[in-house]
Amino acid sequence: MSRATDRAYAGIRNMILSGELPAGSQLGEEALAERCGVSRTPVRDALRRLEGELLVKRNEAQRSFVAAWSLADVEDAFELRAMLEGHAARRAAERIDDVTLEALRACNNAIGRAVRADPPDVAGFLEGNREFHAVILETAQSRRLASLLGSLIEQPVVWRTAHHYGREALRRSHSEHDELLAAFARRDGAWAQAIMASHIHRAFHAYADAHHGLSAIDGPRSA
Amino acid sequence: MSRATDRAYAGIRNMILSGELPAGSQLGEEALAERCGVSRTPVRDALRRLEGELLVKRNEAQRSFVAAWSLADVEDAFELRAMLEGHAARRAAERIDDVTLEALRACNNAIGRAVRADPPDVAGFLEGNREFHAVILETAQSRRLASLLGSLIEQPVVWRTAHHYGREALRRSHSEHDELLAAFARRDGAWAQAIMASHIHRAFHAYADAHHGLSAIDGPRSA
DNA sequence: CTGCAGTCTATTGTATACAAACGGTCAAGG
DNA sequence: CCTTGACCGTTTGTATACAATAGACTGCAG
Repeated sequence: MSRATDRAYAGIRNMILSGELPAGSQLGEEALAERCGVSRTPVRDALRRLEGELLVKRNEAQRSFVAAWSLADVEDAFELRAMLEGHAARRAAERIDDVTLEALRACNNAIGRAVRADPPDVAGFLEGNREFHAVILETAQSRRLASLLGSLIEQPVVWRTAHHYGREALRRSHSEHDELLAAFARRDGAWAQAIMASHIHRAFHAYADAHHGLSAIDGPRSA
Repeated sequence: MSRATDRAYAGIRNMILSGELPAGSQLGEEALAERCGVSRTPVRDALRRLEGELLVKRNEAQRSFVAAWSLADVEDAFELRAMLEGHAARRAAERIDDVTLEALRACNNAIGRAVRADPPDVAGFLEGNREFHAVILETAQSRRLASLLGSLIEQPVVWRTAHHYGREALRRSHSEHDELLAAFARRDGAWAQAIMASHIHRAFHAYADAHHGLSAIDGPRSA
């Protein structure tokens, strides 16, 4: 996208994630435009995009609000992600070539280095993790699947989870990726799918554990 | 949505489906605005929506074109639909109450009447079918799932398939719905999921059979 | 003849002004 | 005091004008 639209999108997104705009608060186009330093037009584009990602919801009168995420919503998102990314992993395993496989190995090695650093390099882990999953999604060669997953993997609640991971959880994630690589090397789609689904489900429980009882740390959550 | 945006959306969509705008042709915002009798603003909204549904694709320079659908693309869409609607059916089976179940039965009875009419009432079948699947999706109680499926079930290639169905295929579809109702009555999620997946896969093959060898009937298709 | 560079045009991005619609409030009547 | 209606303010929808950009074309030089 272009500069102003990106600025509006990133700005609004950050305001929501940081809790500056709490769940349920109204998002007036004009107010947002002023805060982002752009006009209403790019703000409208950004709101539509965020609405597609379910970060923003609109009432019947077309007014926009910050969406509230219950624990059930989060579980829902993870469940769908497990299903779709599992499917992506299966397709990837059936289609991957040796060059891509090697690239994935390199990527996971980088993740390994980030995990072993002292203190663990969470930003590096997140970037490597994002890249790893992105390559798999691309290898799955399904534009539709990519489009569907796009609105799920960018979810704040998902990637923020890693900030609550201990070193042990990070290490486990890294080793699950290794197992995934083994499945890819054997071109075993069913295996890859099972590992990926398990990988995502574990991530959900890491999230649930980290947030169970904690409150007001993570902004948009209603229950 | 509001009047102008709806007009632009419906108009562009119809132009694409009718083949008036063939696959690959460029969609200039200004030209579309003039043809729909609205300004560029609602056209832009409509294009973004159609892009989300993958009916329109944009190149790197942000220009919009009518998306080309290969048979592989269609199969891809059906495969994802089978997975997601299967999931929806399972959730619905685990959550459905007697009132909703009865509503679904009534809906499928209406489908049955449309199928038995002479000649078969394809429009009635489509409407009943849409309603049937919509109720299941709603009963699944997953906003995210509904949002993901939204971009798949509205696909032209999907619903147009029924126009090529013979009476026998329509009847089979109706009886698969009956079996689904049985699974719902038993609250058997796994069974419901399996039937639904099978139901969608069969629909894909009906499509593939009807279009194998035929050409230029169905507008946007590249292969 | 080919390659590069500059310009030129077509198209989209952005801003802003105006129109329409929804919600809330205040007042009047029962 | 409650209910109902109309009015006004706030917010979004739509149109249009202007800015920026990508791609094509042309002309010049090697």
